[in-house]
Parts: sequence; C-alpha cells; structure tokens
Amino acid sequence: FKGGPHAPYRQSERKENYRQYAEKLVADGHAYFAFDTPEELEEMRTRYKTAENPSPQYDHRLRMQMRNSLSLPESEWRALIENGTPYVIRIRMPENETIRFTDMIRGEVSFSTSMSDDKVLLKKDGMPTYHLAVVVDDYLMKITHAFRGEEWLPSAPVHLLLWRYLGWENDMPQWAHLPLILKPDGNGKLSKRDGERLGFPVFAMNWTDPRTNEFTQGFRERGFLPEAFVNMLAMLGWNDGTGKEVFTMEELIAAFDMSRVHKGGAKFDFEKAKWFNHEWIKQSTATRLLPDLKKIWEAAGISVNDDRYAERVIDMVKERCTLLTDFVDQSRFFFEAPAAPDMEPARGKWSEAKTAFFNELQPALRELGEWTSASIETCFKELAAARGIKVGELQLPFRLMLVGGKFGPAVFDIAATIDREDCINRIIKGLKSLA
RNA sequence: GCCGCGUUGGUCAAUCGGUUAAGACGCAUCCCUUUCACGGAUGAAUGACGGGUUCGAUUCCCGUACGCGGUACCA
Repeated sequence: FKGGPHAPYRQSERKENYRQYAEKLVADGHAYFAFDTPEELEEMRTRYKTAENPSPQYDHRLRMQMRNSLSLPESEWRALIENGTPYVIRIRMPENETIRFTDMIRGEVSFSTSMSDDKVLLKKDGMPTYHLAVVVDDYLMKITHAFRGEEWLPSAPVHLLLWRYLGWENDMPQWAHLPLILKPDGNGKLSKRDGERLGFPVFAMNWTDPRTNEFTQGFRERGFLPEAFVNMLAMLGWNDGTGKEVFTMEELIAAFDMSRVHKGGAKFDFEKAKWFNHEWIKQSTATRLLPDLKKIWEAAGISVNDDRYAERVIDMVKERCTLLTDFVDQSRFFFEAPAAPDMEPARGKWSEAKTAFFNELQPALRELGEWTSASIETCFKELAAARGIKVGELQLPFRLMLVGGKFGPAVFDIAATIDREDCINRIIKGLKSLA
C-alpha cells in the first residue's frame, strides 16, 4: 500500500494511534488496565467452568476477582505499570444495557451487554485487537459503510460502544453483516482446507502462506476469468429477482440492491462456479481471451506466433472449454500435428478401399482451388461418392488424422484452418500409423 | 450451556396472504450432430415440525427441532 488520502494503512505503522485512544478510554472510565498472565486467565477459566457455563468470561461478574486497575488499589496498579509489568487494556462492558442498531441486511438487531465479556482492546505488545482497530481506522478513514461477514455480528455491540465512548457516534458507518459461504458438504463456513480436500480453489489468486510456505491454487490460475469469478460470487447470496444470472460488472453495479441480499449462508457449489466460467468463456471475444490464453499455451509448450490465427482457433473451440486451461487440449492440434495419431477407433472398420480413398484424397486436395471448409467438404464427398464409400465412415478416420482424438470442431473446418500441406501430411502420417 | 442469526428440490434460489410453488446448476431421457461440445425438448426432485392469526398461509406471530455464527491478548 502506498499513499492514499488516509495513509498509512499498514496496522503496524499506525500503532501509536491506537494506544492513544485506548488510554483515553481508560481515563474516561470505559476501559481499564489488566495485568493477568495467560496462566491466570487459564486458571480462571478452569476454576469457573461448569456444565451450564462451559466458557466463563472475563466480564462484570468476574473482573473484580482478577488483577486489574478496577480491582486493585490505585497505588498498587500504578506501581505495577512503573515496574514494567505487562498489561492489556480491556473495555469495561456495562452490566445490563441493551445495544440496538440497524443492520442493512438484518434490520433491527439487539444485544444485551451482560452477555459480552470485557474484550481486550490493546494487546500486551501495544498492538490493537481487531475491535479497537476497526473502530479507530473506520473513524479516521471516514468509512461510511462497514460490510463484513456474519461472524462479526456478535461483536458488533463492542464496536457500537466504542464509537459511543470515543465520542464519534454521529460518524458511525452503516452496518451490513453479509451471509457466509458454507462448505459444499457437511457443516461450517468454507475454509481453505475444504478446497484442498474437495479439489477446488477458495482464493481468488495463488497464495503462499508466508509462515508455512504452504501453497494454495487460486481461481485465476485454475483457469477462471475474473469476470466469471466476480459474477459467481455476486450470485452467492444475492440475485436481482428476475432470474438473470450472468452479469457483467457494470450490470452488477447497476442492478445491485442491498435489500435483496440474503440473510442465510449459501453452500458453495464448484459445478455452478464452473458453469459461470463456461458461460463467460462462450460470451467473451477471442480478443479478450487471447492474452490470457497465450500464457497458458506457452506454459503448455505450444508456440503461438500468429495472433489472427490464434483468435480464429479460440472462436472455434471456446464453446467446449469450461476452464481456460481446457484450451490446451482443445486447441493443441491447431498449432502442431498430433505426435502419434491414435487411429485405433478406426482400425476395426478399416479397409483397402479406405486406404485408396485417402491416397487419392491427397492429390485432390493439393489441386483444390480455394482452401475453404466448403471446398474441402465438396472434394471429400465427391471422392467418397466416386469410390462408393459412405462419407460418414470416412469422417472419423479423417478427424483422427487431423486431431488425434475423437473431439474438436467440425472436421472440414479444422482442415480449412490448418495449412494445406500440414493437412496432407497429417493424412500421410495417419495412413502410416494404420499400416 | 449461553447469546445472536437463519431454515423453499441434492445445490443456488423466485414468491413480498390467493400461483398448476418460477428459473439456474447437477442428474435422467430424447432431438440435433456419423467426433466432442453448443443448442433444443421432456422428466424426476421442494415449503423442517406443531400451534395460532386469517375466508385463505410457503408467506404474518409463537413454540419446538435443526443448521450456522460467536463465546481468545485470531481475525
């Protein structure tokens, strides 16, 4: 991050900001210093743990039994600070107040402060927790709308109180707690692990965890178009009510309406995600696709030196590609002859007459006037008729020679696209492999 | 346990009190195509449960069940 109207943005560079506000809260009686060690906290949690209350909190019920600037005499806790005893700053949650606020998605939401614990605001190392940081940052950066995941809803009252205690209530952003994306199977919110387990990406782009060096493949590298990814995400938890599903970013911006955002989480469906990508590939122009595909082809060892030719190829095969990476297998034969054409599927019904046909086809093609799909087809069919062989029985072998497999666009289109000499050479090669 | 938020086919979902309960993904069958796809047609499959309110509830209210989230010096 560089520059910007409210820089710096990196939390570590804003460290001193936070302490100042945390201390102001202490001075105003809304927060306090707490000296409890991790061991002491652990001890408290095990001591007060019961069947009815499996997770006791550091709250108004317990804070006076802990070591903090509320429970200790002033001289004592001041001495502790002088000594350099590590401490945190915790918010002092009111005992029994109801916090109400309006969420753009959920409407009126209310919580009782008696349920919330005295959250740590400033950590021992002087860094803020998320609770302090969001409020201070959002205020300083003049944030108008706070959009975040539903998992933050329970801590919203802490944030509301902070806005109030810091005297910024009039500048508070509007809140929106978005529904979560859930695992396709089982329970819980979608995590990176689920992607690894089920074989799909969860991040937009490749990501290597700097701590563990663990690599995770992104949607982009998996072969997703950014347009499709955004489109897919937008439809997970929102729709415009008309049944339309494929949206451009511009259409999304025009159609989006908070009132139609769902409250419940949605399970992620990789099949549907791929469908979106397929739709986008089909509706994208070859020019749009070309730069991305050149990289993919290059990585697969396919050299592309004619952009116009590559664009023709893209238009011919794009409807059968779900992921950008599918273009490798679907178009390789346009750039290089199949290494060793597998003629097996044609071998069963092969005959001398067919060999003769393909031998005769070569000079016929060579003498053909214009090299187009229609002219090749006419030539091919006339020759087949003259030889008394059904065209259908010759098309599969022809495809196998040109493509190397039972897939791809119409055979005569392929023949017309690749070079005339190349086409004839592939016939020769195919015949050899049948011999 | 407690607090909060949810609950329409396998999945994503429309409906804002009256419908044969849309549509999409996936699945199945068929057509097109003597390849693979695209495309077209058809089909199977849905309102968690129990009470209210109402002439009438998928829709409004209350319970129950279930799911999710939170309950950290993580975000």
